[in-house]
Amino acid sequence: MKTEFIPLDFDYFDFEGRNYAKIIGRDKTGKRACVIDSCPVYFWAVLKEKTSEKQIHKLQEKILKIKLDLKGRKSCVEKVEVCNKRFLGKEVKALKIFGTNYKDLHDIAEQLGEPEIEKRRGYDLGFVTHYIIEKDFTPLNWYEIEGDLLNNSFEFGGIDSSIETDSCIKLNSKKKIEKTEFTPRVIAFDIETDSLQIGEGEILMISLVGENFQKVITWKKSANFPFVEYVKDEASLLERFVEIVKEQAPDFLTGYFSDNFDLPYLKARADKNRVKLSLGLDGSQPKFSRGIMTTSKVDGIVHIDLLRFIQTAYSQYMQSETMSLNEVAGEFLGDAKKKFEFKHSSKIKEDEWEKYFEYNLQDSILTYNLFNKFWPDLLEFTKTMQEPIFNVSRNGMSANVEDYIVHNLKRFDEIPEKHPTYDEIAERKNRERYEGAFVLQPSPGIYENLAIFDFTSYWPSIIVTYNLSKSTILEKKEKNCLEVDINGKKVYFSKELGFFPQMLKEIIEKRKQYKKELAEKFDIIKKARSNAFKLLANASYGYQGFFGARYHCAEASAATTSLSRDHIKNIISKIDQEGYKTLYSDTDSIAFLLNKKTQEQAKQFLKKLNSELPGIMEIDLEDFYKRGIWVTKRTGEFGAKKKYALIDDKGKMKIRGFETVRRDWCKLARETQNNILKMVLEDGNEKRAVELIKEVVKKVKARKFDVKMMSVRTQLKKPISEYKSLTPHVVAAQKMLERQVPMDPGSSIEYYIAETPDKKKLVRDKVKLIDEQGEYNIEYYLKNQILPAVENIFQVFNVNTTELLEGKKQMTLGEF
DNA sequence: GAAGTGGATATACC
DNA sequence: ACTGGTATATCCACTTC
Repeated sequence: MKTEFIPLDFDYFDFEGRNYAKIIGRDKTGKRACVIDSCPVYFWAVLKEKTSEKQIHKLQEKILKIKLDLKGRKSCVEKVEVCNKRFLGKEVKALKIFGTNYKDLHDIAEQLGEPEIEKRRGYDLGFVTHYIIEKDFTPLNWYEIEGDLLNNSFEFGGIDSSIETDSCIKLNSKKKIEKTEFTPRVIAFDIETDSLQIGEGEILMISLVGENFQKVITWKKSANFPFVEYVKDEASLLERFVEIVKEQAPDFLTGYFSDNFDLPYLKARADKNRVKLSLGLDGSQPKFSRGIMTTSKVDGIVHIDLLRFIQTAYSQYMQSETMSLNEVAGEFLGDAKKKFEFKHSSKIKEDEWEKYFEYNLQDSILTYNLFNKFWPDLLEFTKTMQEPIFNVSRNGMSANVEDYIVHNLKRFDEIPEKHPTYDEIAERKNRERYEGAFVLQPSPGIYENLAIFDFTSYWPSIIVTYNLSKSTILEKKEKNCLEVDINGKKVYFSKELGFFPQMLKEIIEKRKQYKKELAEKFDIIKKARSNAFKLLANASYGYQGFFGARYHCAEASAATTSLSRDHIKNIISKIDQEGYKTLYSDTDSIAFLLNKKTQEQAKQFLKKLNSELPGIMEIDLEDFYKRGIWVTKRTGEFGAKKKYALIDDKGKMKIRGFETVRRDWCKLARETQNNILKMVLEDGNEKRAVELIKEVVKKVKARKFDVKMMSVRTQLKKPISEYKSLTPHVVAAQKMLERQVPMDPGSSIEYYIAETPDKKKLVRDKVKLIDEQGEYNIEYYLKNQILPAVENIFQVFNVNTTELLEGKKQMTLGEF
């Protein structure tokens, strides 16, 4: 039979000792289909340079005899081919060793201790990745496929009857086609429970939302609401949930924090109630991976935890201070979560149930809308990395970079490098830290007429221009190579473009092209693709420095930063020589005074600078600014780095590093500082700001502010038990635990510093949770929040804040 | 017991 | 363990006098 098919979920199974890919997707009629396929499995033995033909032949014979009987499976080497390949850029002779089962390749590789064999590679990709590469059958692209329809057949142990798809096809051939239309069927879900600890409480209700479908199932309260369905008990609730998912037959099941909360909770309650949560198309229950981060997998239906994806792809560009569904939806959908102040449990008043149902439904609606909002990104990320969307949606950026590399090696005829072993990781982590970027110490003050230049894609442009990577580093100096001094030690890189810099170059070029096309005509898919390439480029430098990377190369990272320091210092001196005055610089950007020169002159000067840069390196005009302020560090007289505020002609501010942008300061301190920066930057003097701070202090003393303005939010970075020092936020976390609220790494805690009857000295002794009765500690908020936030700003104008507020002396002598 | 200092901790910048 | 290094600032924990 022939049809069109889009692969969504990739899995595999073993049958008679061999591996078969099991791919779930949709056909052209929108029906769910399962495609079964196989591919040769093999790994590589890279041979030493001087191995003779005779030795190779002998080796082949010997390897062909390898047989294994492990884990109840008979496996053997089925074929050995001699190939000319590349490994880390070098031409090599390698044996392509075919086995029976992918999972046995590692064991076969371990038996190859022959001296002629330099390295064994390509057995650690996992069957699914290997299959995608081998067959070039990539996720979320349309294919024209031809195969045998399995209908009540005995092939593969009767898999077609055990899997709930409309068809099951044994693949014979496939061809990629130019078709993009695909609207995924999505069900978003959310649960409400009595306790926040997994499985500890009862599940009170579950909401499900799809296209033209909204429902809340509950067993707690029979009610007459149009979207609420009542069932008799918790077990029925779980069974009904499974039933609805089956009826709706979604491609994607999506939740928010559902990897770590909703699905594990559902499974735990199903176990307790002795019912099966058979969500999988093969009838299986969700499977959970162990590790720091739980991942929850449902067979055949792709479970997407949107929080995980948003965190890696978007959090660095977000304004939201927490990753709560409420805030994230607010930012991306402009849609705030319904606000309910009641406790999330069954212990609520009779008339509050309706609100609770609405609330539960609303969470699924938001999740559903967020999924659609991020669908273009999920799609393009997946197509770019060429790994299953289940993985891509959970990957960090280093894994994304690695997936991109691994799926693009074929073009370079490269044998994949292996994943580092446990010992190698330990060794890499132990290495000395290499020197990073250059940051110029600013002189505190307020300045007028500024410009900022910055290098575009600084790290990647250096890696590409200078060809820095694991595959281009040289063991010793060669003719016409690059020499970089790293802390007195010389490192050399070849000038023959390596595959990693080459890939990176393509990524940057593609990104540039999409950006240009986007400027001409907006296209949501192109925008997502451009973003995927941007993130890939940005993460490439960190990837090479990352200890867990297959293509880790600390020397390349150290060379990248070393060259970055040379370049930025060089540009700074050119700027100053030209008659401008550099004020500040951090990594890839330079802020300087125009002095008497015009903006047009600066633009012309930029062109000149660019003409002198090597390779793909480029400087851009970030913007012009009317005014800017740099302050001193709180300890010492020097200008603080990474802390400044700017304002442009339109009154738009750019604030970096100040408490205003720090989540771990109270709202009042942040807002006050923000207002003061605004006044000072708008006016060029401190007069209005002085009046404001006096007013704020007066109001703090008179307790005019709500305690909400005083709350401090801090994140827990590790399990509470691992903290060596008992800081205020740890004390707050302990208080949360007493309330049975789980406190895991990543949880954030909101607390304030309260007045205490006895004269306790430590801040932590005054910690109260945000909803705890009490009054804010006036002295603490003045001395430790408000004043520290504004002191350095006033100091620029020679105003001593302490004296100002104690009313002793308003101005220091310097003022006159 | 106050004062000074280094370590632990969180968060931001690029 | 799940990208890198640079930097500021707070509060605790400890030492010193």
